[in-house]
Amino acid sequence: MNREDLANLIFPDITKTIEDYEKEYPKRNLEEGAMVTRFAPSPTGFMHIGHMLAAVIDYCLAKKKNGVFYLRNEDTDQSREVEGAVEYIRSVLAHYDLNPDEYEYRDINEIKGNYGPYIQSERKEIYQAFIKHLILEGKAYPCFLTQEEMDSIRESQAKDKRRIGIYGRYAKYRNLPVEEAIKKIKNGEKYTIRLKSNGEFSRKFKFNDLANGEMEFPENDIDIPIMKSSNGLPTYHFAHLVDDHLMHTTHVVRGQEWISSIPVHYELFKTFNFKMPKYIHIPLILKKDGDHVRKISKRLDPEAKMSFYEEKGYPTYAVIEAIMTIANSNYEAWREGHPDAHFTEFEFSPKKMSSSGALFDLDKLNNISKNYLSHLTKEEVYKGVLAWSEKYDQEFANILKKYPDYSMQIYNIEREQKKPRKDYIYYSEIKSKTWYMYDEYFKDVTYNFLDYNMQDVKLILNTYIDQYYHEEDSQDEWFNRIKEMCDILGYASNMKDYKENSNNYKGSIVDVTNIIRIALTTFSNTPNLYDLMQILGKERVVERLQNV
RNA sequence: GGCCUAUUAGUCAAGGGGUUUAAGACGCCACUCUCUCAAGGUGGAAUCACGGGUUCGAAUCCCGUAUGGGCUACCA
Repeated sequence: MNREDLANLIFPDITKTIEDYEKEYPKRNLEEGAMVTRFAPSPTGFMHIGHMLAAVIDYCLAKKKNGVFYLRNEDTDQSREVEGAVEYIRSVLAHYDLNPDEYEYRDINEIKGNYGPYIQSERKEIYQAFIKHLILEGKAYPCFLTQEEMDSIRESQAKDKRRIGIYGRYAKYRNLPVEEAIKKIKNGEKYTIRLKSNGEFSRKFKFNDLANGEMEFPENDIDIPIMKSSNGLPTYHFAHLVDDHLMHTTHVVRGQEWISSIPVHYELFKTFNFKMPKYIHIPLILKKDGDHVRKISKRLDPEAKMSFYEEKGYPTYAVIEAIMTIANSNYEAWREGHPDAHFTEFEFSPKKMSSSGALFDLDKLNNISKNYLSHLTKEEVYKGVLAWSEKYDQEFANILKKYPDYSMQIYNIEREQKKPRKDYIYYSEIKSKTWYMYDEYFKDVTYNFLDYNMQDVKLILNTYIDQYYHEEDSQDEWFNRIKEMCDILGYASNMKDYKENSNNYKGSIVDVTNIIRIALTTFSNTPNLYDLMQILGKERVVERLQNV
């Protein structure tokens, strides 16, 4: 009995060879310098801000020169798979307009691209052909170590302060004669397939990562599992090798946590004599927790999940800008010079990327978002709030649809000017800043007139309605009338006078306008009163002032 | 423990031997403008982890130390 018998026993149905697959996945026909990138999440049902960083960079790179950005579903760990996860990822990518060129969406029965399947569990035979090849060549072997045995190996290694893993003398089945392996398999013993590592731990090799530059690692000498006993699917490392080779990925963008697997990937590619893709290991997004930092966590940090940004109603533009700022810190300066360019026009440089982790700064995002919203037209703001509300606040959406022009007037307050007003950060807060403009919400309101005397409040409001409110006034006329009223009622119309001789007055113009403001909106902080009154219109103004 | 890797203000960071009394952005503080708020304007506080070298000269190069982070699964 020989290795061929073993290989056929393990993979009786695998008849294609790796040469067959090489032919099925020919080199891509792309222009010089075009990059092929991939977004390869595992379908765990959420999308992390770190995933987003990778996706944005992938997209940016691929779009640079008519390359390809494809989506690959890494579902080799089926115990972690969550229903609907791929649809969710598709929706997030679509929301941010990062649609892949090649993909496979099972739920809507859509597949695009010639390098599929793009779902790993559908590529089982492909991986197995590659593994079979390795077994035939004596470069992989079945390992019959049980979970308990491995646990005790790890424990003893930890105790003796040795490196952990199945290597050297711990690789008990590495040199098991083929006959015995066959016998064990026929006996029904469980096994995993391990790589028969050729590496020497004491030997170092140099590796160039586009983000981190040159690094030195010891060779891998661990007989890593490449196929799981549980479902016959490959481990991440092996799938990475096969897929990125066959799909002709040119650039692998992934988190820093993968750097430590480079020795493994290096050996794997060398074993098949495949060309390695270029790697860009991107910084981990960290979070400050007390006085230490840690990897941002979907469980502890709401902002780790992309759903957070959608629920808050951050414009997608702002989120991408913030992410690009993390990707390359010179992005902001570039943006200043190219205010209208698409982010893919930016010359992203992996070298300029920070190689350690980065804290994600919500303040920064807020600032970007605020600036962005302030430069939209009123129509764009309306569209954005409406879209958000349709999803998260149907009641408000209905009101918006009922009063489109009125709503846009509200969004236009202090907007069409060189330095526009900046008071919205994200769409979800617009309602809380404008609800009082709608009669539907302005019902049964309670006023808080601070410590103003109600007699004075009523006097001011009544006097104002009776004598000083003229809807058709210009802003200057309007303001002059208020000043006039202040003088008559004993309030200072000039703040300097008031500051100098506050005892001579009952209060100041600030008190008067605030009282009107509160009566109209319940808030003492609002945008420009004159604008509000113009938009509310005479009927509402009079009604609200009288209702107090 | 082992392997990788990093360390410039609260955050993201520029700077790779002299042009740096260390950019810029966000945040913070103060003042100012002002009918409140949001903006705007002006100004301010705040950073080269530590110790040794190399050098006329070090944030920058070298060596240690400390600290942070990642990995060390039949998870990706």
